[in-house]
Amino acid sequence: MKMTIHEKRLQSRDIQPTAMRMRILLFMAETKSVISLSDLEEKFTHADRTTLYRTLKTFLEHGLVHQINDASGITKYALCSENCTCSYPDDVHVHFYCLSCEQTFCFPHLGIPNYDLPENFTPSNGNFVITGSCPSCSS
Amino acid sequence: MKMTIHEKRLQSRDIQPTAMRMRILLFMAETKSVISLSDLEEKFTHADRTTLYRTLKTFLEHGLVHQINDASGITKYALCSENCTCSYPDDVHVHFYCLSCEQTFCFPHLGIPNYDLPENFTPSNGNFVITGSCPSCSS
DNA sequence: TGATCTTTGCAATTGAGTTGCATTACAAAT
DNA sequence: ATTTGTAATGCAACTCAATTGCAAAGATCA
Ligand SMILES: [Mn+2]
Ligand SMILES: [Mn+2]
Ligand SMILES: [Zn+2]
Ligand SMILES: [Zn+2]
Repeated sequence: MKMTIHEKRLQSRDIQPTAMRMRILLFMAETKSVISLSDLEEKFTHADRTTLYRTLKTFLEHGLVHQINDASGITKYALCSENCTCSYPDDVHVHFYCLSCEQTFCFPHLGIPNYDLPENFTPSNGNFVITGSCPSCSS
Repeated sequence: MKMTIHEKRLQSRDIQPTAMRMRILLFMAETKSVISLSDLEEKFTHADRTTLYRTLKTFLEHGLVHQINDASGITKYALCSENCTCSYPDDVHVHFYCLSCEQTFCFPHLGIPNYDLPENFTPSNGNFVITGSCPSCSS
């Protein structure tokens, strides 16, 4: 009854570790980057788009990944850190979207201020994106 | 040769002050809120969607409005302040998206930190959105 | 095994955003 | 005032990511 680290990770988030989910988690873990549904489609050409879509949705609902809305209009996803609970403001961090290569980057070390919101505004999450040019694209 | 305040505002941004554009600017100025293309469609039932769309695009390109990407997947727009140049980080501020009523709010008084980005990341703009519940929807 | 629930695949749909092109309105020039 | 050119508007069609319905396949448990 050996169990991989990724299998454990899924089970710890109450996600049934199917073969498909294992493969996607593995891919996200080893690329370490922010990905889109299209990225998964390119990688898993044999799998159906809907399955990939629903896998990401499941991951999201169970707090295994966080969602990023950059300026591209395409929804991006990134693996949460081991101990992440996706809570505001502690687990929210800045992302960077390169307008040139359209890549999105996670900056986990760049947190967000504890904003003093106007009366009766109750925050639950945040999406902080800086757009610009990444190192590869900055001439 | 009298000229309204709104007419001047358009001309100061090098936007030809057509009747349509005047009406849309007026609407945005008096509602003082963050709007979407659909909001304009509801208000200006006689006008064509494309015209409204291109009006917003023109406003955006000429720095009269700023664009907000909240978690709704629907692009929102808000009038810039008089002296805004939409520059990062000074003119970038926090927005709030209510998950319940799906309204978006401008918080011009909540600026953003001058983040120390990793080497060679060059910022040009920012989109900072806090999601949660607004006063009307916070029970 | 059989019954039941979950996951996956296929196909179709939604809806925001966008574009091409014809028409109309406007403004300058004659 | 008429002509002429440019910009704005309207209509229709299209793109594309996201989403849903339903059937088939797979897993789980009695
Ligand atoms: Mn991240
Ligand atoms: Mn704003
Ligand atoms: Zn880049
Ligand atoms: Zn609300």
